[in-house]
Amino acid sequence: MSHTPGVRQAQKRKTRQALLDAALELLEGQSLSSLGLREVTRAAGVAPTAFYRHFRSIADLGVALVEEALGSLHPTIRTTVSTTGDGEERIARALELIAGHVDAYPAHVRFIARERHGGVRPVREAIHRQLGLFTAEVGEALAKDPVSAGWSEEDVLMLAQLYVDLMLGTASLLLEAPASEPGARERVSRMAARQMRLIGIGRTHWLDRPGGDW
Amino acid sequence: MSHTPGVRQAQKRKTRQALLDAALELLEGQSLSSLGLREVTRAAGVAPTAFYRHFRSIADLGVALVEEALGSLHPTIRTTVSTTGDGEERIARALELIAGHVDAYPAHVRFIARERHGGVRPVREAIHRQLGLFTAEVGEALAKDPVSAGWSEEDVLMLAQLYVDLMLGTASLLLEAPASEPGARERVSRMAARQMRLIGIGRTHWLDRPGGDW
DNA sequence: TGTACATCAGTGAACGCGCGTTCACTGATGTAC
DNA sequence: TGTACATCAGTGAACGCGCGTTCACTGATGTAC
Repeated sequence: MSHTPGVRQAQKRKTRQALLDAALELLEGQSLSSLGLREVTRAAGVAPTAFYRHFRSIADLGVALVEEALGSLHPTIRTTVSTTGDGEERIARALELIAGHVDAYPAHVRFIARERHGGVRPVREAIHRQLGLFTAEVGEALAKDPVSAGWSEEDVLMLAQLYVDLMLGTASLLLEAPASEPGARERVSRMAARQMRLIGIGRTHWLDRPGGDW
Repeated sequence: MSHTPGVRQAQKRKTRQALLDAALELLEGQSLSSLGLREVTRAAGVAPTAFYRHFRSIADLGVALVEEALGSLHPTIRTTVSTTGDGEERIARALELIAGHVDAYPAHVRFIARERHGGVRPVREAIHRQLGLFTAEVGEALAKDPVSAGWSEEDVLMLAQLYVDLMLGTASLLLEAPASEPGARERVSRMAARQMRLIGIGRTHWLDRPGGDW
């Protein structure tokens, strides 16, 4: 084994991941700005000083968590939003995507919802950057629909932002839906589906406006 | 003076308010879950132990801040949303209300946006309770419009929720709009106005749907 | 009005504790020859 | 393949510090008569 290069590097990655995982778990019950370095290293099973081999600070670790939580989501979003189908099908697919993601990565979702407006600036900024990318990607996909003919770029982006906010809000509500009451999740999904429907209706009639040049 | 009853009570209220004010200011740069009791009393100019005469814990103080930030807003919301006028007028009035509130109480707005998904459960729950009341109030007002004839109560509430979320999101974006770039606020307002317009359009066509009984 | 007692908001000392950061170290992994 | 040296991820002791909470207290305010 000792002749295989990269053993040291692999071990380092493993420790780094252990720190990220431990932090994410601890963050289910608190905010990043109250998370302690010693708390994280204790949960990860390493000495406090090992932390500094991987991150400058807790805020730095938070930014890494943002990349982990959102960075890999771009392809998923792109394919989900750009595949064709009528409005109802697309709504159903988007909601399945969200529900599936919440089930698969509940801690990541909670982290993003919490720190989006949280007390640690660099983390907040990293989240906004990623959400901005999502908005642009959703906008690109929306622009390709025939319904979007004649839309200004600004209007497409405002619609995309509406969808992105709705998706994140829905994910957060699904997360809070108590497991004790199984109907809660369905209620949230049905509500979100209606909101998407209403937005879709507004979209198809956006250019019907009377006389307007505002 | 010593014969006037209530001096002690008035002084107590004053100290309590000093604690709330100090906490709110400290919360501009951090989350409630990292706010320290000694930090608050130091900023308020009282001994750490005085804190316990007013609140059981920082979480308890946080719940009081929620009441302060949102409790007094109900009449404002009711009158703003229920006065008549065409769609554009109402959108403009709602946006003025939001911008004015953000200017007058920036720290309150930031606190609510931050702790809505924050790490302190009782505070999160208090915020959700208040936002639920707002949704119900907005829904009541919307139900009175002629456009709402034939709408189910559930549909009215989903629309109200859309508006409430949009208002809070807009308030939060206005807060973050850098004072250095004066166009930023206008851009946020114009975007929010468009989103409200699109939702309004969806609203007027909500019952047009083809064949549907979903 | 005056007096004697009760209440209670705010104080200050003390406690044990966990924090972030520093430092010199160890020993497995990597590299040069 | 074997040897000698370099690298560097993780360690463990030590530091000074601010934290939340307890306790007995003080003295102004309130109340009863």
